Amino acid sequence: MKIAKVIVDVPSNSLNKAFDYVIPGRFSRMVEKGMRVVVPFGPRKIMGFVVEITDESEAENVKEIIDVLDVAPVLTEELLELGNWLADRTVSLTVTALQAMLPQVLKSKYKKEIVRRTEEMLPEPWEFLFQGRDVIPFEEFANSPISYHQLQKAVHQGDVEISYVVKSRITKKFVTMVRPKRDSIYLEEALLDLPKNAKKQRKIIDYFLAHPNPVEQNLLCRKLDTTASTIKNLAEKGLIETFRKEVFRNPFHDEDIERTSPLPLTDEQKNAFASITASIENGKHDVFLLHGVTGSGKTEVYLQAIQKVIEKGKEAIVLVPEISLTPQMVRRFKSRFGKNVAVMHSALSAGEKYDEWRKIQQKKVQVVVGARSAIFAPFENIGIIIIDEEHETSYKQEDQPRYHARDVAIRRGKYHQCPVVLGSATPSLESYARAIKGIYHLCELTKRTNNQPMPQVDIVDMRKELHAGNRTMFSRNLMEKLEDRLLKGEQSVLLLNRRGYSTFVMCRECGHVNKCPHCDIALTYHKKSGRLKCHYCTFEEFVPSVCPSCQSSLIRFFGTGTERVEEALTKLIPEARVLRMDVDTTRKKGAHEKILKQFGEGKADILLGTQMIAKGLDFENVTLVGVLTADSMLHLPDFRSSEKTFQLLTQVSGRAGRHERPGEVVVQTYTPEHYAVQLASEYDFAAFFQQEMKMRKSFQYPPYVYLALITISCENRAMAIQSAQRFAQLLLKMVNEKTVILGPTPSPIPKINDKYRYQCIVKYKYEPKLAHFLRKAANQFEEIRRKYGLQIIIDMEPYHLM
DNA sequence: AGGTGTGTCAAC
DNA sequence: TTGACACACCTG
Repeated sequence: MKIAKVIVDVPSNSLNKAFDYVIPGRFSRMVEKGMRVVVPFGPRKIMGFVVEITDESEAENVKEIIDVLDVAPVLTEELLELGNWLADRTVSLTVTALQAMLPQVLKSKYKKEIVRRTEEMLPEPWEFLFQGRDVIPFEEFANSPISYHQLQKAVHQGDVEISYVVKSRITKKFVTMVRPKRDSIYLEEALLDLPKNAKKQRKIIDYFLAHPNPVEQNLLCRKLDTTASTIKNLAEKGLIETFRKEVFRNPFHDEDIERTSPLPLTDEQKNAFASITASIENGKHDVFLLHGVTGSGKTEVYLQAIQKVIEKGKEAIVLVPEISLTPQMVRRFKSRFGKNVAVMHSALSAGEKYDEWRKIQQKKVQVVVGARSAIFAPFENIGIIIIDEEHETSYKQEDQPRYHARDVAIRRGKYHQCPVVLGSATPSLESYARAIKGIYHLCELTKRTNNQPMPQVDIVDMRKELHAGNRTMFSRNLMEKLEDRLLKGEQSVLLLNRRGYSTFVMCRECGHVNKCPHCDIALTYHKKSGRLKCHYCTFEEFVPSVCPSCQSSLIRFFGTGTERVEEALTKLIPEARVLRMDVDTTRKKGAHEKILKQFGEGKADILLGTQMIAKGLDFENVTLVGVLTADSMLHLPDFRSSEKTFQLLTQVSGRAGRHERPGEVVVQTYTPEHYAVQLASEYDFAAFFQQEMKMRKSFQYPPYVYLALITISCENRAMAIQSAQRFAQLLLKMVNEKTVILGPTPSPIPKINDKYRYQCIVKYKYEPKLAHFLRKAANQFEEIRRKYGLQIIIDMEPYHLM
């Protein structure tokens, strides 16, 4: 008897193992490892992943698989194995890891229904509920006055039955196609029989005599200026026929993208390319760190390396940060590799993502360009993995499984014996340190391909501005330059580094700040709605007219949101056309592209935005970049704040003067002496690296140690503290003596959604079984978790210590 | 007796 | 995580 081992779709600690199911005869030739099946589980029906097929089972009472959801496995052997590894490493559940590797639509939805089991008359409330139907959604019952007990009774009596349905989210797109039904001789004959005035029908038949292949109905109608009804008419005469064909959605409308050929490489590029190619040719797993200044042509090196991989019949995965996955970027890949590219990013609809994923699964493409999750592309013969802007924090997933795409990439690179290329102008300290140690292979691109110098950076000390009587958020230097660009008809980009600087409301009399009653955090002011909102829960309220604490009416709005900057800017330079790009204006699908397109077409003089404008945009006419508050995140309680500031300043400076005209950068700051600001203005990564490494060493932070963050939260504060303490004690007994456990301390945000949060930080150098220890420790809290709703979140190598 | 709320346990 | 079932408690 064939037995399938199945990981069931129930995210629970106690169910984090495979369950055995009999593969009934009718499915014996269909079920394969890596497929999704429907299985009975307790009283319900749920989805599960087949992870193994064996001949026997230890379990008694093995039930049968109810249904098979896939024709081909959705997870390859490699991915199944990768899922286990991922779950282990990130201390997550196996299902969660497996789900993370698949597009959303392959997640099952569950529906509960009530089915009528008898033709006989049911008691009154039931007849009223069913209203002649045989099946009703469970919710209809729940909303009815019938009690649950009555339902149980009805079930026992066999009148009705509760049924559990596993529903698919998959939707496929179809188009109507038209093709001739008879051969051409017959069609010609029919042409004679057509009435004289049937011009349109004649046209269609003429068309098919010339092109007998099937054609899309919409296209045909447009071409011949006819309508579906004419086609229907001919179809009824039996001359042509229509049929439905499934098509992949094409969100890119890329039929007419012009093809580009490889560009000549500079010497530096050639060197990098040669090293990478050697690894491709020899089928060797190496990690390359491609450190290249902005404009040094990293992308061209990627493209040519991918070309090599394609020629060898292998596949390529390219990761880019979500935010720089702009049409510009996509176009670069599509124009080199045409239809051989799948694109995966969050702006696509679920259906579009699924179609792109299937192109990979069905081997219709050899290249995928995508955000973080594209690292799980189901290719089976990978020849190269590229991570562009490898320092970007978006490569770390912030919910379960909390993985880093770089780690997954290296793991897959080893499996496929292929190179992994990490590219950046400002590599993460972790990666650069490894490159220097010789663990990664370092390739440096120090020159821009157009030989333009990097733009000149002016640092403006905003304290001096204030002393000189300038109370606006624009320094005189910046204003002058902005006005100058306006006169010359050139464009400017203004970056507002909003992180840590949200707009909150404070009383000037007593200093009272309005906080969320459920979360220990200041409320953020939203001008549009005139309300104060919490960023962590759904709480919102109107702005008070007097201070709730001292009744003073001197309430002030603090912080500089993009809206406020825009307002101030239009007051100071009313003639400037300003485009604002931030979370608010880009929420709608495609809004991001639209704003960039407008700016590119010269429909605005100034583009004002948050981080998202720092990356990837490349406009010829931009000659000035202004950073309004360079140091706004330097003072956050985050050991990476200097690194992030340096990266941001470097990235944004690279936006100016990418073409013929030289660019200029103005950086406004209250801490001009800070090394991150200074060294970014000099484009001196090496010096920054040295300096920052010293800091990290003296404070014992990564890359000198590894971190793990454990956050324990509970509505019951005492339980939270007590559990956090016990957790730390438990862990301390397991780890080696060099490992340090800090805390528990209250989290930087001590309360979210009425739950008190405490954290422990583990600092360690070598602790190969740490993930295992953490899971073991967390498992000790099962009862408290159930009883008190205690939550334990484990984040290995966290980005945010929040 | 019959309804309602709460806790415990098992799920191939 | 979800549902079934046992049990306690309430109501008429």
